[in-house]
Amino acid sequence: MSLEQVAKRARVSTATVSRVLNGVDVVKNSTRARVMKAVSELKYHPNLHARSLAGGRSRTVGVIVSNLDNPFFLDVYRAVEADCHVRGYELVVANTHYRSEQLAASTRMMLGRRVAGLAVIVSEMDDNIIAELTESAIPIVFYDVGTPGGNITKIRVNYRKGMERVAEYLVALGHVDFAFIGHHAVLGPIDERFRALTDHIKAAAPKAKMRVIANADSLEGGRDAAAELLSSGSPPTAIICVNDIMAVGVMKEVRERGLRIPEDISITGFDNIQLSEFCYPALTTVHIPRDLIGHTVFASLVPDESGRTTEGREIVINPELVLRDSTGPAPRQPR
Amino acid sequence: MSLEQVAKRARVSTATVSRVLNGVDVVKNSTRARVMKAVSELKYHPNLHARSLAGGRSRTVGVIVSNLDNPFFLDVYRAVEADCHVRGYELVVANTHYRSEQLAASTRMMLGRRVAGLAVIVSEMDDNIIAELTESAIPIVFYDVGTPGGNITKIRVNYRKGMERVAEYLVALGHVDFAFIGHHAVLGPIDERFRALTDHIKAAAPKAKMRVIANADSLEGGRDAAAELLSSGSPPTAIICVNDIMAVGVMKEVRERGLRIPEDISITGFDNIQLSEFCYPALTTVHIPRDLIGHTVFASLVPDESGRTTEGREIVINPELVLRDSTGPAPRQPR
DNA sequence: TACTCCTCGTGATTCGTTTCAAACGCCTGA
DNA sequence: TCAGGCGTTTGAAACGAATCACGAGGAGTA
Repeated sequence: MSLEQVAKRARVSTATVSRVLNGVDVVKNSTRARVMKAVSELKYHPNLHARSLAGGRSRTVGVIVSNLDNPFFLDVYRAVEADCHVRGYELVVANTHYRSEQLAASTRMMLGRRVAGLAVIVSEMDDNIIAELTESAIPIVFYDVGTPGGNITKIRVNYRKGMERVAEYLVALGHVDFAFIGHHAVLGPIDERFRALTDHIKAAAPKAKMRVIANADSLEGGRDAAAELLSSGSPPTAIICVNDIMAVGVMKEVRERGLRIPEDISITGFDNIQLSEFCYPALTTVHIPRDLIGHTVFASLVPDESGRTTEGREIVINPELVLRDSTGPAPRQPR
Repeated sequence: MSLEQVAKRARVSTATVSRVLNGVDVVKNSTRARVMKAVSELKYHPNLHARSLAGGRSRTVGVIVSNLDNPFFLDVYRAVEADCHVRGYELVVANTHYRSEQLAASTRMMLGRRVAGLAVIVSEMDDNIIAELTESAIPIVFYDVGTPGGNITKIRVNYRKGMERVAEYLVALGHVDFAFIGHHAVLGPIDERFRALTDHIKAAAPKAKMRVIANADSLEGGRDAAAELLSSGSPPTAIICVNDIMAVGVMKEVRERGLRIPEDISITGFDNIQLSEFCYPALTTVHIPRDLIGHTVFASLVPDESGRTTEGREIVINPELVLRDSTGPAPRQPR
């Protein structure tokens, strides 16, 4: 089951078999046919480890994400996967479940695998890892952390702008009693979202009230956070969620408690995942173009046909408010 | 950046470095410390390709699925991932997007990677691939296809039973006008679901009407299928969906058209993904234990600590009807 | 002191590929 | 006649790590 067996059977050298398999077209047709025959007779499958060891280069890109269950990450992954497929690259994913120990392990694994490029799209970023990857030779994409330049591309979503849109929209609707529901990964973007929100609300409606609840990044986490929020005192008139998946969980709990959306409570999400359009009521959210992020990741990691890369730059993504049915004017009188 | 560099720096042989890195504890403490120091100074990461080439064995399991976007597959993946993590295995996924050409490519890739075991959980199965994998030496898990025995484990979900429960429940509620919404992967399990459904309904309610619509396996596919169904003639009183993700899409369209669920139309899903509980109204569905499937996959591919495997068996999974709010009695009079 | 038995290290070989430099037989132009 | 070219193929040296079969010391025993 090795090149040598195939070579022996086709009565050629291993070098020739290698050429046939790699499509180097200096091989005579009759020889090629003999080799192909031997390959299929032996059901030979080239050993990819040997191949990338000998070849040096790797045609594999790596992506590390925090939570594949969140469609946000999955969509980014999908876009990268599509590009990889087109250009004949392999893609390997690692899922950290927001655990920074797992992030370290995944990073080691990727480096050990000698990936051609690595995208790290996580919330639990660690300074040591940033430093180590920055010093490495391979193209790297960071999401919302690190310093662009050299081999480092930074993709930054302008969360501040997105959150400001949400805040200004809700304030315009007359809301003054807010709650923010987030998850435990408080670093980086999440934190930025929250700060942008409070800053803006404080400026636009100085008397507004703001509560904060955190739970897991999942449907259940959203539901549980809402349960905690709603069982203590009077409910807010607007709940701003850190992302759509949590918002859908929140809506479930709000409905179950007999509150109407948006008549009693307005709810917003973030990301504009597909589900946000399909849930009930359809969720007002902020669109983040995951496919653009994915394509940008690929373009930064792998040079295009003419050898160009976007490597080393900072790429800013601008979000957009999407109005749907989960938000409305603040209720006139306290319930 | 290779073993040799590390060895030189630590003034030992490569074999010793290898021992230290692999935890073979016949190395003197002082030597080990010297080696570790060199490793971290050089930021050395062992080349995994070289490692698995030299080592022979692979500690990697492969999983091929049809559609990672469908939480059903994602949940199975997650369960396998958890087991891999516990036992120190790596997991590599491939996503075929229901394309059998992609399935062939992914299979080749897995074999080339010399995975320790391979699970193929797809709807677009191909006889050649079944045959080839059956002849291979590595442990294989098939989902609803193939013949158990030897290196082949077959996991079979008793779709027939699940569908019968749905049918008998809806018939008992007085429904006689049904539609089935499925996706394009008509082979294998899907087909079984549909046949079981029609068989049972025909037996229990001979005069019942049954329509069939197919579309993509996604929220949008469900919505579009429902749109097609509802724009032609009078709507059915019950829509049975091949899985939850499509059912959620269907519900969206049904709501938009001003029909009430379940007063005007009952809707059922299949799989019991987490979303089915969080959508509105909560979806009546059939529970399929994805985590059990995932753990079974792992147990069939990798021998446990005492060397036992479930390899070679057929494992039947029994689904269970889960009643929620999307189903109710058939409306008394035609709308 | 001489013996065996361990502990710790070493050198050399192996894994399955890619790829470079060289060689093959044959032909051409000077 | 011979140097050089052509198209095709080959042999052998990498690639980076694991591991086998030893060997050099040191400790323990008689």
